Amino acid sequence: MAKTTFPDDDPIVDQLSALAAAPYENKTTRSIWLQIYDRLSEACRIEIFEPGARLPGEYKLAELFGVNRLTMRNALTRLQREGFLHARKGVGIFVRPPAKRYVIKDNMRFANSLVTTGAISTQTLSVEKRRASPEAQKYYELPPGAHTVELHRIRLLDDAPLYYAVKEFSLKVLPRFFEVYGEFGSVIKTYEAHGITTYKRSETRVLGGFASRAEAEALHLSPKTPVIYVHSINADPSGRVIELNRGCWPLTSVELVFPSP
Amino acid sequence: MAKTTFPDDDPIVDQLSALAAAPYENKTTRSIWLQIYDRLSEACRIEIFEPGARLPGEYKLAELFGVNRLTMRNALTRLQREGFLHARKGVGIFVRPPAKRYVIKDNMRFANSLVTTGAISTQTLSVEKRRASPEAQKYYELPPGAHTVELHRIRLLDDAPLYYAVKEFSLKVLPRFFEVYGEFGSVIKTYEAHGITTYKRSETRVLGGFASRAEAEALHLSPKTPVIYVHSINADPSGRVIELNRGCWPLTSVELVFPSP
DNA sequence: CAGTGGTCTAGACCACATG
DNA sequence: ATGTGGTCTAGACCACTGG
Repeated sequence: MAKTTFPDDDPIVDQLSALAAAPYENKTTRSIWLQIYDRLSEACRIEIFEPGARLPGEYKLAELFGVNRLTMRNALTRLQREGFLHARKGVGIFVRPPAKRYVIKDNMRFANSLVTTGAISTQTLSVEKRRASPEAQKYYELPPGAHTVELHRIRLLDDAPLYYAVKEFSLKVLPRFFEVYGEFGSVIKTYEAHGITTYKRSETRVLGGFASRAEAEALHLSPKTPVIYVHSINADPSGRVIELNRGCWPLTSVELVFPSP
Repeated sequence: MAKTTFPDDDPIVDQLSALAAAPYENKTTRSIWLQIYDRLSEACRIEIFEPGARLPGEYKLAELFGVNRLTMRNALTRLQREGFLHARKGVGIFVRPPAKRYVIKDNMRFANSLVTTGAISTQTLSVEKRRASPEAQKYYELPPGAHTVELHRIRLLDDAPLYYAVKEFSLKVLPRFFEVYGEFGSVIKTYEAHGITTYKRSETRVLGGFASRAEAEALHLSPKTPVIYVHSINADPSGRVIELNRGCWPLTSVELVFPSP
């Protein structure tokens, strides 16, 4: 049996059959696809499905729920948009971990500011020398055409991607970046190697948007899913900018807390 | 001619015809509905359509763009989700003001913190005595079953709704609320009438979600459109909580700036 | 009442990922 | 080669809104 073929005896089929068993309410009060959405989103929320589990294909699902494939797709589309499911073309539909809302205090250290009990890990996607972004030119006071180091990382909570960030560093500030980060994989350690032991958040900007292809891929979301962006700037005690950060969260997975002193 | 009937000679039909005139690219590189989305979103962005203008119905639009109604709907759905259009059942499809990104500094006074040149106005939707929310019970230290004043307002920029807020006040803090707010319609003036001349922001929380029916209606958005919520707490100089605020922005209409001192 | 957007069906073809 | 999700069509019925 091919790996991508869905097994007929997968236990998830029984669970879905159970969800589909109840008759639909009068569809004038709530449309069929919304009723299907209700049942599946609730099932995801209370973790009836194992996070990461694969669902049967759209044809099979439509058959199980006794509707046309397009009606089924309507429900599936919203379930994706709200982060419950993630469909991959040519592969299948997968259950995303339920979108708990994680509270982030605006500290600088991710691990310290995330209020949770799970296991946090980091994955570096790429570290590259690149032409500086307009923002970097401005804050690092670079001439046009200058270069910076761009670092792409994701943060995982219990192995599920939760946060995608692009950081931009100046080689004038951190000349030994590649050497140190390459060895330790830690930004903090890289700061320390350059004599920066303390630093501060100088500005945070929060805005909403729709995930780019890269962001969606990294976070296991469907492209164009709504997300929250957090742009932040760190500076050393003298006020010199040392880090530009552009983070991306699934819309409903984070609650940012900004206490006032 | 009935008001809801779309006039055939509306100049917008010509504009749409012009947009539809160019042949579609190979649909394998970008699907037809996305190409239609591209053209219409760009037209909205550069304000080819007057904000508030009504578009022809879906059947007419599909005909103009030479596609099936469902293909057209696909484009229209995304245009709504991203805040370009707003469809009202039984009424029509309307152009929303282009979603400029307004920069909000975390000051307390809306008008001061909004960085723009437009005319800001306020509309009070309701002022009611209500059973206190759990949050209000906590922050105002109220006994279960106590009441608060709930104030629903929208903020308009050049007559377009931009921000919907629910404020909750304690009558123990502001006993003359109805009297003073009723006369002046100003929260600041109500504070002053109670001897509160200065106050501070004690906490701000930012999170994402999907607009409720009420929020969508107030902001002229389609229900379940992604939005950004800002929960904030104001306190007087002694630290006593005087205002709970829950604001709602269209996802892409705001950029919140939190400077660090 | 007529026109609108919202839902639903049946059927078809396509590009993609995997084995 | 196969099954997957993504797109597209033609046609139908419905509920809501406004005049």
